[in-house]
Amino acid sequence: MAVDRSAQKAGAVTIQDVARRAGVSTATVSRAIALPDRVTEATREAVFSAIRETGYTPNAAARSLRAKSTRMVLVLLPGIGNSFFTPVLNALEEVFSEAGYGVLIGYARNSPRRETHYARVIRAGQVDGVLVVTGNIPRDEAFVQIPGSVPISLMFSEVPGTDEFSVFDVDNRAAAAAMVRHLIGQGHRRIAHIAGADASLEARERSAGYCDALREAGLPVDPALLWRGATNYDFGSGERAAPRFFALADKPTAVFAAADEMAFGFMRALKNQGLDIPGDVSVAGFDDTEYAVHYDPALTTMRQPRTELGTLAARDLLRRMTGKDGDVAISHVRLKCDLVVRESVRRI
Amino acid sequence: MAVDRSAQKAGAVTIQDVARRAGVSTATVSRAIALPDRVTEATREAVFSAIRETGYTPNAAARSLRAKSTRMVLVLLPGIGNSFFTPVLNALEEVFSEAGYGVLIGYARNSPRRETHYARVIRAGQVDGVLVVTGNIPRDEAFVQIPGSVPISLMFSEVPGTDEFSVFDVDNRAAAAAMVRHLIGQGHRRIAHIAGADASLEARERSAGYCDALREAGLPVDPALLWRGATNYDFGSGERAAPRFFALADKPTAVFAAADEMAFGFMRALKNQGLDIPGDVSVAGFDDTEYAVHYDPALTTMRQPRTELGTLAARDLLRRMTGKDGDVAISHVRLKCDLVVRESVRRI
DNA sequence: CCAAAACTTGTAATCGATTACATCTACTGT
DNA sequence: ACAGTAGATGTAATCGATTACAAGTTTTGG
Repeated sequence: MAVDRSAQKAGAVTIQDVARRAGVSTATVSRAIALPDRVTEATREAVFSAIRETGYTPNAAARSLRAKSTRMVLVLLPGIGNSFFTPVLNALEEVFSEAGYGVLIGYARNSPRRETHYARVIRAGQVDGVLVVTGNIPRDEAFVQIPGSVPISLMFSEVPGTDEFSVFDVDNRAAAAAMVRHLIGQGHRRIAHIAGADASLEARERSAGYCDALREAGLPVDPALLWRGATNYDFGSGERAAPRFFALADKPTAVFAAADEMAFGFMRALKNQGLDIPGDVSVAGFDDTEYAVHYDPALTTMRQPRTELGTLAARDLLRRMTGKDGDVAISHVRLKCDLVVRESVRRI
Repeated sequence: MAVDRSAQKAGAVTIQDVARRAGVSTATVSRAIALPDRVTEATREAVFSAIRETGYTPNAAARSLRAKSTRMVLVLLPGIGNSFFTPVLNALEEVFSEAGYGVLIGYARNSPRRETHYARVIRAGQVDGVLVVTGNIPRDEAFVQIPGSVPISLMFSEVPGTDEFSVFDVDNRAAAAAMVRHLIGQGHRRIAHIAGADASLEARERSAGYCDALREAGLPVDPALLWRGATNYDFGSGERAAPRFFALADKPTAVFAAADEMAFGFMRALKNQGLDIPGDVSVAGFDDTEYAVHYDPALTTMRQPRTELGTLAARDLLRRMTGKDGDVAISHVRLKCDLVVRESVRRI
């Protein structure tokens, strides 16, 4: 087997081949590549034409081993198949690949086995930095043993009581409150809330914001209107809220879902029963995913600056990974959400 | 700088540390891990407790260098922010991480610069296998120089005239024809087609299938009803087809879009003009993305078995990467699409 | 009871690059 | 013209693991 494998990649050109062909030592080849002005014009050309002729590409493993840097980052996602993360991944990949870094993705899926798996990836030195996107930072103790040198950043959710991570998120509580204030401003007095999964901090923050706005307006916080039980920010969780709506004698005039997809699921269930939105009920979401504007009715929602957060988070991680000593301070960037008014909420 | 970097990761435990602590040589530690029954019970325990106490994890770069295998695969995506790929990525990650392989993602974005970048990643031996998801295999010549040993597979689109790649796709032409046959079966005679981007083979196949079904039914293929000009399978391309619809004196009764998202964009534009779907026009899509069932009206579409294809493609690549000599044959798996009838098409 | 076989462990080469240090050459200024 | 210095290049150590081979130990069988 060992023989097979080495035979397999036998075709690979090494720095030795280039050195031989250019008539110089491997050290010179390495220098010609990394520090071009430290070699003569003549050798440089000899080296580069040897590189061209052989099609040489430096071996990543060898380079990593010596340089103690893999130029890779791990992006840990919750792994729910929802489209919220697509622009985030796009932004991350854009910045990282531009900087010559590879993006390794991992889906935590809330499974301890997988968390341990990715903890091992980090401990094996396979990545120079980690971005935990949403959700709980893995509680696996393995994560604690991560060499302090690998910078970790959190996106869309923070971990209270630590200052080891850079955090990139929005003020979920304030944003949720702003949305509910908007609904109140449109004349709604009885407003229900489809809460996100209890386990996630940002979902609890949004619920808190919902309560804040109600209290602030002197409206009662009716437990019958606070619908918990979501498992994820998905269609299903929205659909499951519909029975609670229909069971109510005194129905809300507006419903604020903690995520667009939950709003879609909820609306779908209502429309299946012949209700009109926003005619019969107003519905608002959170996130402003790509579908919000294309849905019928177009969804009133809170826009999270996903691309921008992705870009900033990537740049920050890059800085912390490559930064000279002093420049590794962690940051906490909290961007503002924008209310996007569309058709799913009507004035009453 | 060099000093800083090595100081940074100074915390890392090496096999030397474990060996010293267990009172054995590094060779024994390595064997205790890889071939546990080749060492004494006693040494095995000594080694494992040393590993536990030190929190040792073998360094990935060192292992890769020696073993000539990185246990990583590159998944190249077109990079359009649409949700089609989410379940695919999920399936891939599931299989690969289960097998101990990491998933590196790359967005080609149809840019030569990026293709060259990822070609270099492959040539640098950074991955053991490559999965090109949709779209054009990068035409960068760099891709040609890839050591023959790195297996490459294609998903959702093939490259005619090569037999170097395993291919996992659907019969787009047959599936499109089946959809159009369905529309004809529902009484439609004037059927338009929103074609996908000309550059992509599967889009052309779907267009061909559309023509097949019309001809087969003895219906004319009216160029005025074949709407080209899409850039991607996105909302925008669907929206841009709407003016063509409105410009027509003799309007189609049904429209077949080559992708769900284009169907959504098109429907949105029509509804904005006060048209009802399927009352005024029937619309059908292709893909059966998550939103198809939640849209209003729920979209009649062709289901592509994305998760299944992902799983199969991952397993095949795994086989080709680890396979003993003989077992590296390429495969071509072509799954069948299913017609999913919902509400966006009505019988006339 | 001793030679041969089987087993365990250690020594050292190896993977492919980077880089500290040594060496050699060429140029500068007095 | 020659000491001194700057610049170019080569030699060899190094990163951390794996593994062929050697050496040492135990078991087996006649």
